Amino acid sequence: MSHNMAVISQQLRKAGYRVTPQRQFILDAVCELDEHVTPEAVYEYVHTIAPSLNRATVYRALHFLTEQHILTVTQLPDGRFGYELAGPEPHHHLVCRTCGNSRELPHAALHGFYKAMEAQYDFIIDMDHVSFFGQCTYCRNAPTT
Amino acid sequence: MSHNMAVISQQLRKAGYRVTPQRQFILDAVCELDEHVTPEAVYEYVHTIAPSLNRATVYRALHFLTEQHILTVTQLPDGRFGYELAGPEPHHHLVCRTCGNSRELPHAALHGFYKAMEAQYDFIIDMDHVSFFGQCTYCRNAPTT
DNA sequence: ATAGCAATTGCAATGATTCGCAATAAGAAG
DNA sequence: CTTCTTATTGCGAATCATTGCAATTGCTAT
Repeated sequence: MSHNMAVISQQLRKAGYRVTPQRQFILDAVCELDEHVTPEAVYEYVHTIAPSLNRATVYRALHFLTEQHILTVTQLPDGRFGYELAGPEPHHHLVCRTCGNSRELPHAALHGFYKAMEAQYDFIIDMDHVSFFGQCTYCRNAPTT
Repeated sequence: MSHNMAVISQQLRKAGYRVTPQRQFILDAVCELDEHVTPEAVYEYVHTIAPSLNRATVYRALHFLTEQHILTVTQLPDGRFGYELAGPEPHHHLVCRTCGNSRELPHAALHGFYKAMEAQYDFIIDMDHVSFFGQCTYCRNAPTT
């Protein structure tokens, strides 16, 4: 949940990039908010703290931080992107369309499938953060209230 | 590749929906254009034939035809949606990020993984048209010209 | 502490997508 | 063929997302 700003700052500066207050606000927002944070949610959050921070900056920063492997993205079913802090272990998600709850999936769960695609089609899938949508056990068994 | 308009028309009318010229133009466009057709591509195509056809109508028709299982959607890596005619067999895709070529994957290829998620997490994935992105064999071995 | 380079931001314009609502027209029924 | 119901379209506006460019400001080196 927490991120070490000092380490991240070093990493960015070493690569010739800058650690701006905007980027810090945006990174904080992603950590503060839940998993799969949308750009719009980040914007609203930071906007209350730094009203002058522009929407375009949010989009660019999220994109940038993802390129630097500080965040990861996943595609939500409505076409938007969901960001979250990149941990040491790549993982995927099972997301319930009904309740929206999300469950983490270790990368190993997909490894067999990825390997099979490599063996059968010589195709190397590089998606390291996929969200699979469907129905969780609770919502499937819940009465249609 | 081809669609039977008569059958589809019947299906829609029986369900209380209408078969409008707009919807026919749009369906034709999806068939005419390649796999994973974007709304914008459809709009451009139909616009040359029916210039008065509105953009919003394209979006709504694609959405509608997908709900009626006449089309299927998949998410492209840039966040847009790619539509195509729904065949009798659900399938998935392996799409090369470099050359853009797409290879069909029978649903059976994912079946094992889906079943494993059901067994381990009691979670039923319902994605019937997923695109997995990565590198195809040609692009991986191609020289960096 | 200061200066200078270039990465980054803000702004405004543009494009993509969605929505509400009044006008239109598909299709059923007489 | 005419009428009637209401699904659907077109339009304008709202929202979401992206881009070019000039102004700003991190950060490095002096």
